[in-house]
Amino acid sequence: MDSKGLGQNPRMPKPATIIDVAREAGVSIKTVSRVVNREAGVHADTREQVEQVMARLHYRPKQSARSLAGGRSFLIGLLYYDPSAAFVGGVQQGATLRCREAGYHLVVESLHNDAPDLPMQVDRMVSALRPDGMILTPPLCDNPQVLQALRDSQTPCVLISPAADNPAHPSVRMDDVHAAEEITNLLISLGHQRIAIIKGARDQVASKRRYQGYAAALKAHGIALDKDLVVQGDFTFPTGVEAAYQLLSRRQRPTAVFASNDEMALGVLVAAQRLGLEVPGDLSIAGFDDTPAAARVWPPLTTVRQPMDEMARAAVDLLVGTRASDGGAKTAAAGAGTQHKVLKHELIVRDSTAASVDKPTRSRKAASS
Amino acid sequence: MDSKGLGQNPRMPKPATIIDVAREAGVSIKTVSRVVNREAGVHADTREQVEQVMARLHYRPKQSARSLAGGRSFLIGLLYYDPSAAFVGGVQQGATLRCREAGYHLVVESLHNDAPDLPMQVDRMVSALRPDGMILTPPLCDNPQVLQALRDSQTPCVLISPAADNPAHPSVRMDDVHAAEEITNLLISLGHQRIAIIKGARDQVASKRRYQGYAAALKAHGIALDKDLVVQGDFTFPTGVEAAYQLLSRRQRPTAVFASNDEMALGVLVAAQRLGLEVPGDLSIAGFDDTPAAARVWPPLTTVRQPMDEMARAAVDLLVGTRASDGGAKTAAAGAGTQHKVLKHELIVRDSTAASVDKPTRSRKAASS
DNA sequence: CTGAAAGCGCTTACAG
DNA sequence: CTGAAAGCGCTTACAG
Repeated sequence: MDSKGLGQNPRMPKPATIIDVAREAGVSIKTVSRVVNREAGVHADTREQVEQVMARLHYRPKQSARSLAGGRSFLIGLLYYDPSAAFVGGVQQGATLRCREAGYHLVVESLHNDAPDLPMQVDRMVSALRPDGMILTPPLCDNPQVLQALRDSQTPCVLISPAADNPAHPSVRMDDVHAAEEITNLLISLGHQRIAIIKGARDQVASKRRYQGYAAALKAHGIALDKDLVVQGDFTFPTGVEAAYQLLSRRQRPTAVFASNDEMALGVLVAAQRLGLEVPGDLSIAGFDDTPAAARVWPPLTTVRQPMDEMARAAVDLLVGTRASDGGAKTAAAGAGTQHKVLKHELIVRDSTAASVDKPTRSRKAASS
Repeated sequence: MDSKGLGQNPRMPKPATIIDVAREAGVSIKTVSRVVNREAGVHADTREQVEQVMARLHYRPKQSARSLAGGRSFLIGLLYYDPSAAFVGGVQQGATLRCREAGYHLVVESLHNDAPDLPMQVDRMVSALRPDGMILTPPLCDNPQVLQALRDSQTPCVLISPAADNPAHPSVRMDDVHAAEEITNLLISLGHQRIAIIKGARDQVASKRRYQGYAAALKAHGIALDKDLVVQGDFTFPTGVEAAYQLLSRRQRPTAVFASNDEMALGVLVAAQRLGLEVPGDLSIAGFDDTPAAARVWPPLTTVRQPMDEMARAAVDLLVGTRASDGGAKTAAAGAGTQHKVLKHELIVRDSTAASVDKPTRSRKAASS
């Protein structure tokens, strides 16, 4: 009836379907479906039996069929802009791992934040694929056009490190302000008074937030903000070097530098060493990100570990949980209130920071304050 | 008949299906299908008419349905291991762009090259998703278990920069040996005789190939290979610094250093400057990769641009072309012979390399050779 | 605890 | 150049 022969065994065996499993196990396809989906209400023996047959036939439910019939694609989309960013890499890493655990798959799409046809690009992706959810990273997560396109298609999405909490979408982020404050506090507690900061790229909110934390810490300790100790960078190594030269050639050079990320901190380290300054003896340096290199340079860098991995995992959970009917699980985008998770960062103190000796420099005279 | 009412306009309109389009356009769904798939043999007027209706109803064919009925998923998988590698980032970038152009989507999966259940992880991905093809990057593209799992599932795949051409799979790569040879030749042609090399990570074939090219160039010019000028690195910045200190403290220090990648080259630059050496005056430095930083440091680095983007695009084309019936397109994995593409790299000469002056150093005496 | 039926939205042969 | 039918492999209500 439904097959040409029986026990047919061609050269290249077709993958087993749910019907094959049902026939072999002597049950209905519905029961097989229940086993596959781990639904309750299947007799233990039946379940066992079905599972054995599934294993023997090497049965793998076909996503496209599940998707068409069930209305979920088991696909999560990740939209990103800066392909070189270590941040996106970390997020992607966490997301693929969590997706695997949850039986989902991650579809990535690189978009230009300023492309004229951005909305169309987003629409084409979601309308065709119908992913069960989307993860957006900066700066896309703050792009109104992108968010609108996603809303139009009714695709749930979660924002990672958005510029501001968006009432319409759940988000996951760390507390940049607080982290920067902590690291500045650390420097202050080490006796530093002339603490410089190298700011990150102008268009990224993280830059602003870290600067805020820096300023807040100074203020809290009654240290005046010295404009000469604030230099603009753009998160790249070369700007770190440049900024450092600028800072270290001041009459009164800083005794500590807080670089808004590790890459720039490395630049400072390099510049300092070239100028013959000891780190941390003559200059303390702190970074942000805890990149692999931060732990490997000499001296190893004091920095802040961003929980990119955990943020990505939380994002996936928020998305997957939205649809799942797992009992009392909190619905992510429930009307009651959209979730905005703030994950814990970690201050990592290594050897690039030490107590300020503030010894006399070649400039005018010893520090007076 | 097939709908509850007519012209029904609920709050949240369901996406239009092929049936809606067919009805509105007054044609059969088969004709709509033909238009969607750009098949020939549709009257221009009919096509026009259908296209208008599709646009008006904002019709988007549903992938899962296309996939189930047609047997192609419009999904390409990218398997990678090292999430931090700029290489993977570049490949992914090129792949997503090409996929978008071709109407495909990229599903990524991060795997541990030494995970005990690697084959199962691969199998779970391909058996469920049934991607139309897979792209493998090093070191996964050289992992026999991964390749076997893929073969078992009959998923076409293309290898990017494999250790050796695999007769079973098409591949795409650049010529590392030749590129390294060229860059070494450049240094030789500038008059350098004591050219050091900092090798890359031991377990990567690229390290071996670049060293080969270096050795070949020396040999071709009758320059003896000096073991003292060969230092092991691992592609990271810190090992570049370390290797440089080692090299530059030799009695007869090299006048040029070829670092097997830019990150290490930056390390050399930093170390050299710290030791008070002028670059390129006292020391020429060459890298490999053409990372963004390479162009931005001072002096900007002479290096080699790897065509990661093009390799990824070629890989996608190979995969998509395999199934496509686009006229005389060459089938990728045709029995006749598997394609192994070698893409052109580009030697990028900047200011970190210059003619060797080979002036007397503080060591014993001036160079004698 | 288990199953028979209908249907998800397309594409594939086949006809004409 | 166009269409009617069957079917891809599952899940969703609904029954029992």
